[in-house]
Order: sequence, then C-alpha cells, then structure tokens
Amino acid sequence: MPELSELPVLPREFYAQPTIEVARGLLGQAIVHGDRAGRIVEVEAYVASYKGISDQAAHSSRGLTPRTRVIFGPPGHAYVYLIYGIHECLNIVAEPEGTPGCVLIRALEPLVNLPPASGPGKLTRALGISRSHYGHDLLHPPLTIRQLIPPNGRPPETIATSPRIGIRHCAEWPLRFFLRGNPHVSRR
DNA sequence: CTGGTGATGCAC
DNA sequence: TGCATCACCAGG
Repeated sequence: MPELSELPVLPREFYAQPTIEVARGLLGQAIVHGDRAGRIVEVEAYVASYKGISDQAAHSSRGLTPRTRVIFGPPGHAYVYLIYGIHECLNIVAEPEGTPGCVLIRALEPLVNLPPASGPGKLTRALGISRSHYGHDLLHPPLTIRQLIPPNGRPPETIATSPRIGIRHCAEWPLRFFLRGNPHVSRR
C-alpha cells in the first residue's frame, strides 16, 4: 500500500465524462478522507436519460432545486443527501457543468483505518462523511478520490453489471457496476 | 418481513 | 399546510 497522500488525485477531466464511464472508472480507485481510505468496489449511475428515456430514479429528474443544485454544477464534487431520516449517501458529480449526472458510491474495500463498509449508508458512517460535505470539491483534501490504477484503466477484477438496488422507477436498467467476486460488494 | 427517522417536493 | 415518498439498515 503506497502512501495515500502520494497517490495522484483524479483530475477534473475524468469526472467530465459521461456518467456511466465515470461510474465504471471509479471502480478500483481510492476514496480518502483524512486518515481513512477505502477502495471503491460498487457504484450506481444516475443519469439525465438512458437510451433516450428520462431517468426518473435520479434526483435531478425533478429539476434544479436547492438539494439538486450541485448535480447540475461542475464535475468532481460531492452530492451528499439524507435518506430515510438516518443514512447519508455519497454521490460523485459527473458530466460537464450544466448536464446532470452522478454516481452513488455503494461499497468500499477497507484500505486504511476503515471498518467493512458494504452499503451506501454504512460507508458514509465509516468514512465520517455527512451533509456537511455537500458540494465539496473532490480534487482537494481532506476528501479526495485518488488513483490506484490509471484513470481509464481496468481493475484486476471483472466489472459486472446489474439493475440498481432499492429503486422503483427504471428498475431494470443495468446501471449498477461492481467488481465481480469482491467480498465487500453489498448483498442483494 | 418490519419499524425507525426526517428532508423533500408537490398537492391543496 | 399536510402528506406520500424515499438511491437504507438492523433486528427477528
């Protein structure tokens, strides 16, 4: 394990790509918050539209509001929201500024000072991330995403695809991506 | 399977 | 102003 602060931070151009490419590209990379770090092993894409159909499961589908503002802003920032009154969920903003799109981080493999964190609510708790990080620029400490592999490289494990978990709209769309066989991927 | 918990968006 | 909804999790 190299020194975390020496790992390159993922550049702005990476996040400006289409959301699905950002989602796949985030797999195998490191989330670093202070002295804690984990490797991303499971994500979901939330887009403006997929195959010409509007993604009604995406928070941005109801337009620009105080909560969704950051999703329409410049890429590489954190969208954090509260769900079911208890759990905070971390999303990464993708697409060029003005186009909504974000990636939900669903599970991490522990790297440094992190307990197992399978599931979007558990991982924010484990990393110490909350709504106070809403809009944080992920190119700057203390919360960064750093490359363990080249920005558009392939992780050693195969990337598997499945429907997104826990949603009602667009339930069959294959927008969940995870590292096949990784034991830290969340259960279905 | 169920209940807890509170912000959000929209109907009225 | 009310209320249905919600990208979750722990417990049984």
